[in-house]
Amino acid sequence: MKNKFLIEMQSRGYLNQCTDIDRLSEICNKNSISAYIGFDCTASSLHVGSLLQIMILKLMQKHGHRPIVLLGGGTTLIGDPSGKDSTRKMLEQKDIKKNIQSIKKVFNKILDTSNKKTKPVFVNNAKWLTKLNYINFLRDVGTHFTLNKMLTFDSVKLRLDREQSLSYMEFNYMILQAYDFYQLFKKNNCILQIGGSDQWGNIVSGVDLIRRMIKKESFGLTSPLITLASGSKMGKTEKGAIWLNENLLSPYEYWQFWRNTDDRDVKRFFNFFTEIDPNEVDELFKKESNINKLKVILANEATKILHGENESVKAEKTAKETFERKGISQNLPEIKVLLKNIEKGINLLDFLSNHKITSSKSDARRIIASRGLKINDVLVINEKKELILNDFKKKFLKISCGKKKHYIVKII
RNA sequence: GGAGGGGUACCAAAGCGGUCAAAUGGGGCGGGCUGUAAACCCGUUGACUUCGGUCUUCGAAAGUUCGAAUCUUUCCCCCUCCA
Repeated sequence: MKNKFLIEMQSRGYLNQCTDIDRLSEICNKNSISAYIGFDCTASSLHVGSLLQIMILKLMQKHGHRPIVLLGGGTTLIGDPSGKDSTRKMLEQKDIKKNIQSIKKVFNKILDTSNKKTKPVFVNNAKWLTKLNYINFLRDVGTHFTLNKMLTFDSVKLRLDREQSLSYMEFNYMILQAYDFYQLFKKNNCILQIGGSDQWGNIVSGVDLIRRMIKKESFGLTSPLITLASGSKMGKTEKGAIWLNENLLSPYEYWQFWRNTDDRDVKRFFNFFTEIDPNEVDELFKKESNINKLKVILANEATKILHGENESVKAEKTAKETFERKGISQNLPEIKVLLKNIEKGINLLDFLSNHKITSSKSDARRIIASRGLKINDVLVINEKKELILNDFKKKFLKISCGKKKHYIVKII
């Protein structure tokens, strides 16, 4: 393997498996290639679980290749059974369309859209999948798949082994994904499909299909599934998903996510989620032994990629003010209240549950009882407290629930 | 289509007429220790509450009973084996 792009893939830890790395390397050395990754459109935003894939697309651009982003409007109608315990709820086309619009924004933020050669191409497989004729499809494509093989795929096998049902609809997912690759190969000259390691089976099916249908060579490559030191999956934390879209998770909260990385994951994350050269990462870790300083750098770099330098700087400043100086930073998640309501007095329990700071009034009671709630860093003892004008300092008030969740309440 | 097993809180899983808002584990949340880490320890984990209680929950509906997650009937769903 001599290709720069693939070497960097390797050294960053993006590389798990490839159908033929040497041959792919050869091709990448000669030409600029197009590769695609498919993304799920079941929600209006992707979360950090998909970030590694996006970073791979970004890396492709760096090395002069063109990424194709498949936002699977068609396959989302079916639902990928890989890694799922049960069938997902079915989405309607109009919701999927909305999701695609929303998800696209993130790609346009992270990827380079200015270079014509490597500008990402967005495709939606609904375009071809929804037009398929069932009988023709079975005859042209279905003949190339054997049940014997399909049943050996992990996505299928795991479901069956765990005695969970797998519908015929979902069973077809891998065929459709293989067909996507075939379409992109023909129309966009896309010779490589990349995906998470759970996609290996689906990807290989595509490579096989292309060879069988038109006797052409194509490649598949997977990235490792990132598990955290704590053993859980990347992205869906206990607290809820770490969304990439700003309207679902603010840059400050995103920054906090990275700042709170487990010690054991920090170095890997530098290679995965920043653009710092792996050698420089090594240097950095030699020079800086304070893990917390490294975490701040990680948070800055990762936030920069998604939200830009400005937001990243702002987030760091906010964190400093809040955690180091115990101050009231203006950039904390903000809750607005009307002056006239404050003059009347707002019941604290209602306030906490209404603004989703706590999940219910009972929850708020519990937190107060267990000494977890502070207003302007003063412990709240009385659960019957009302928020009044005197609690505010110049129209602002900081409310802290636990040690990490801080909000700023502003009078308008 | 036939036979059997099953559906319990966020998840897994006990309970199988009252003492059940429901054991236990995981997860979550709060506290302690610390470094906004990990590990560990403590508390908590349906809602509302004037803190006395009140209301809603064990697939759905109807019933038996003073009383049902627990018994009966019907229905829905899932799994295994056979065809």
